[in-house]
Amino acid sequence: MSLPVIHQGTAVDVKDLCLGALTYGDATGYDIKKFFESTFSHCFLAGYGSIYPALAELTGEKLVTARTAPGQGGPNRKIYHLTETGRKAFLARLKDTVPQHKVKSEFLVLMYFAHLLPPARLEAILNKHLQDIEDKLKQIRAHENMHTESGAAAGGAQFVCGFGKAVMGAASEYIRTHRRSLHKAGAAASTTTKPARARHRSAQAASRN
Amino acid sequence: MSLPVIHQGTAVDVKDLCLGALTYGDATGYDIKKFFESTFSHCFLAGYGSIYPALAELTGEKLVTARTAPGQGGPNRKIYHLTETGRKAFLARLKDTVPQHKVKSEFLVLMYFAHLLPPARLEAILNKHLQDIEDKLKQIRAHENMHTESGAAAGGAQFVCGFGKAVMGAASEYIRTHRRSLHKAGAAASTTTKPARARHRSAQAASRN
DNA sequence: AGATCCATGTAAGGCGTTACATGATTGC
DNA sequence: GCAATCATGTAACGCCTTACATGGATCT
Repeated sequence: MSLPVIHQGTAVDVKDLCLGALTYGDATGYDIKKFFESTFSHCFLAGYGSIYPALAELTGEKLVTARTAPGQGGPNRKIYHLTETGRKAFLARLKDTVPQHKVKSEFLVLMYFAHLLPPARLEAILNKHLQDIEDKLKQIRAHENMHTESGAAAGGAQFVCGFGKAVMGAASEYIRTHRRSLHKAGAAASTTTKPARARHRSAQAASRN
Repeated sequence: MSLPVIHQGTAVDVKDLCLGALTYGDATGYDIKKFFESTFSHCFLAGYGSIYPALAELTGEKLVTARTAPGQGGPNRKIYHLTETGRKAFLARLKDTVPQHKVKSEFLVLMYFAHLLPPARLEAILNKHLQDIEDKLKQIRAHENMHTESGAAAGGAQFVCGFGKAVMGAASEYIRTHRRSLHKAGAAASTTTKPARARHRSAQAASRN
């Protein structure tokens, strides 16, 4: 409270990511979304409802400029361009940002309660999750190839792809080798005389009062 | 549009998780937060600002009941108990929920732009992320021990812990073995005559108009 | 003829995060 | 004495998600 709070470390938001995308060249909002989908599918996603307002704000702040070009079919396209100010702002953000890595997994939470699920349902969930992982891996590989065949093997892009493959590969492997334990545990729980107990120590202690 | 939309698959929210926690015994809001922190630290987190309102709502819906007990120091404690209706509601949620697994990684996004970062800053970010992973792994191990020594080795709990260890171990390993490529790429980019180009194909095609 | 891709935006709603407000006890 | 732990809640804000609205061109 008495110490001055240093203002570093707001999170990376969609506006920042749009600036980042534009460091690779001019693009429309539509392009940027496709770029996010292809490159960050496994670690970051944004919808049009985030991207278009973000670009509008950036235009207002003079960090990007927009020029209109006739679109082939449909409405005119707005092609955004990063200004010098915008480039500097982006570099500044990269410097003062504290990067988070958040996982929010309803899948794992469900698995914690696997013993309460019908076995068929449990199987279905596990299979679906494995399939989801497979799909994302396929997508990463596709993106990677498109990348390396175009010549420029950017270090960052490769690192991000490789990270995704390593982590999702490990996840897939773990599920395949440990899925049986979820079933066994369910069976064990129903035959054991002592069902789930002794969590929430303090609450149970209080219950005795 | 003409096909009837089946209403399965709302996401797992804090209310559901509170019900789940209470299947293991009565608890206060405070206890539940501690439970989340110890068990789901690497895959799900909720603050008091989510938990207390959730419990209030559940009470209103008769899915839980609350009784008040004198707290040692501080305000009275409210001990929540899962009703039969609540238990059934939870099981129903488990059945119709489509579990997601979302990763939102500002870390990976930053790494994509590693070539724009000062090398010292890049190093600092990588080291910090490795340390964060190490901390979480330590926490999982601590929680796991507390678990196995208390006898009951619940299958779900072990699966969740093991999953976390496998995935975070893979992440750590990957970072340690590939961090150098981020630096090299930066050097390569500055010596190459052709800097980053040829992303956003459609926008660049349009630029030629 | 119908679906899908291109292409841009708005508006409301939802859900969580953060900050604030309060206060006794225990350990250092 | 000061910090941390126990303990409960409210209120505002923020940011993203979803649904809505529009419409030509191209592919099947």
